[in-house]
Amino acid sequence: MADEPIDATVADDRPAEQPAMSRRERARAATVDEIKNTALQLMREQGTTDFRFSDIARHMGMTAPALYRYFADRDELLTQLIVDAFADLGAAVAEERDRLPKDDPGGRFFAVAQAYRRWALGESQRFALILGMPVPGYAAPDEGSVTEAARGAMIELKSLFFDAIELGVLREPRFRDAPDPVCRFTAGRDDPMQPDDAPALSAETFQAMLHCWTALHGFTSLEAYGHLDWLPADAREGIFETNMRVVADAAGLPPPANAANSA
Amino acid sequence: MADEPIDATVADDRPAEQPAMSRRERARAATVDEIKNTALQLMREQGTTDFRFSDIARHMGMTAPALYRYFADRDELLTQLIVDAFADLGAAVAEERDRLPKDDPGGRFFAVAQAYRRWALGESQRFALILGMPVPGYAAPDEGSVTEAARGAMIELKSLFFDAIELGVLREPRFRDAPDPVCRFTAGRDDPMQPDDAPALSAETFQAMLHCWTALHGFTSLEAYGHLDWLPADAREGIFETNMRVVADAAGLPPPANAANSA
DNA sequence: GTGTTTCGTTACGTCCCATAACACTAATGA
DNA sequence: TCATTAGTGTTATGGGACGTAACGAAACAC
Repeated sequence: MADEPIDATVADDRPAEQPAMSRRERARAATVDEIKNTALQLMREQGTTDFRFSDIARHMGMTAPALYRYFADRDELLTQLIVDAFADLGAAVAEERDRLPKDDPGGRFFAVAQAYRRWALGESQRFALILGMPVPGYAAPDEGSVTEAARGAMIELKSLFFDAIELGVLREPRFRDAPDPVCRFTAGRDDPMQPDDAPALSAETFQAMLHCWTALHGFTSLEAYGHLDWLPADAREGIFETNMRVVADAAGLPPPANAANSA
Repeated sequence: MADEPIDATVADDRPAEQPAMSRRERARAATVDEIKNTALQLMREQGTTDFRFSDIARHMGMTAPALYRYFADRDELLTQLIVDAFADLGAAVAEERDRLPKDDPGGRFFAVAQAYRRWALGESQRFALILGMPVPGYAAPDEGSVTEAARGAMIELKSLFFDAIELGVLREPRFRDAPDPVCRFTAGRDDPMQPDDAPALSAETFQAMLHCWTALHGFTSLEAYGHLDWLPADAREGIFETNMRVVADAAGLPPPANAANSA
């Protein structure tokens, strides 16, 4: 039922990064995209992070073994989906964030939080894929690319704090006597929170930032997985926003510039 | 299917609640427990929420079809494991909470938070089972029992707030102008946060409580799923505690009575 | 003792993953 | 132009897993 572009979720705007692409290469890339999109569609339809190779093939009007021309096995496709999902989440967050000026870190955090939540709710399977428990039979084979993708997504939140610091608008966070996590910003470590251009960040601010993310993630993941279904949907929206406002306040972020912030 | 009590939730310490239990019934109950424990063991060993019926049988020196004498299918076993996990988490939290006096809600919340985290880290698969994304092919068949179990676990955190209110030690939370979630405490609704003896709870306090849980859950789940592995383990501990202190403060809970609270 | 219930087995059907062997298409090169 | 070759698909096959059916053995009831 979907032998058309379908969604093109990931393959949205990639104009012509590889102008030298033979006919075959283009066809192959298109098939790869179709496989990924079909997998995503099936995941959405069935509401799980699982998918059957044979289902994908059936959906595409192919036989299952043909898919092995494109992916060595199920795990390789899964890895690709994970990398794409990180990139997608990061892009979604960054886009919303950048709609507000740099000197409004409060508003920007709010935008980031809402984008994070919106993405998670709209793509709960992909959200679970990247930030939930590792999928059943899967053990990240290409450790590097996944880590790199995760790092890219997390940087979007981080840069917001760096901007705020440079602008001097970051209040002292409420994190009194916060213990200094040893690795806070020891350069060179390839952890996802590690920027290459890390300015000084106090232990308190580092924790405040982490607090923002974990609190944001906690509400979002519970909601995305249906564990807050007992709250009416419209109430959830308001509760989330209030939560984020409290978190931002604790982190020392100034309130959003323009009060009208409910997209 | 469920033609017997089966239950035997965790079957740890159940002295003799059913003295009238024939030899066969006892043997059956023991087998059921062994199946469940084997499933848990396999989940732990493989680090996933998935398990193969045939693996369990193999592990027990049986053949797979024999298991169908005890569980109608994989889902029924899964449901049991979920119900058990809720009960277990609730019990673990309640036990730690009750080690501190009722008039120390700050300390109690801290204890609850630590118990929640400890349980999640030690039983990450079961944690994912109950509070992560629904398992692949699973759709809660026995909606009632699962909801009931979830409700029981959540009440442990809630009761702490009610105690604090009754004692009058709950400061005004930092949740200014919090929108009132319609269902906040409209009695009768069978939502998990719904107590039968619900006293009045301001919208702000309700949100504060929810904030405590979601923030706690956010950090915990990220850590349990390995998404905070880039932080040194000992640092995580401290960061968590600081986080929880900030959250408790925002919620209006008083600080813990005795400062020595790092078990 | 016989008859019944319970528990386990083997045999089977179906579905999925993954590989192997084979067939068709299209780009390539003399 | 036409044979070569890589690329892409197919059917055939093996190995597992879920779940059912039919059957045997042991425990229980009388």
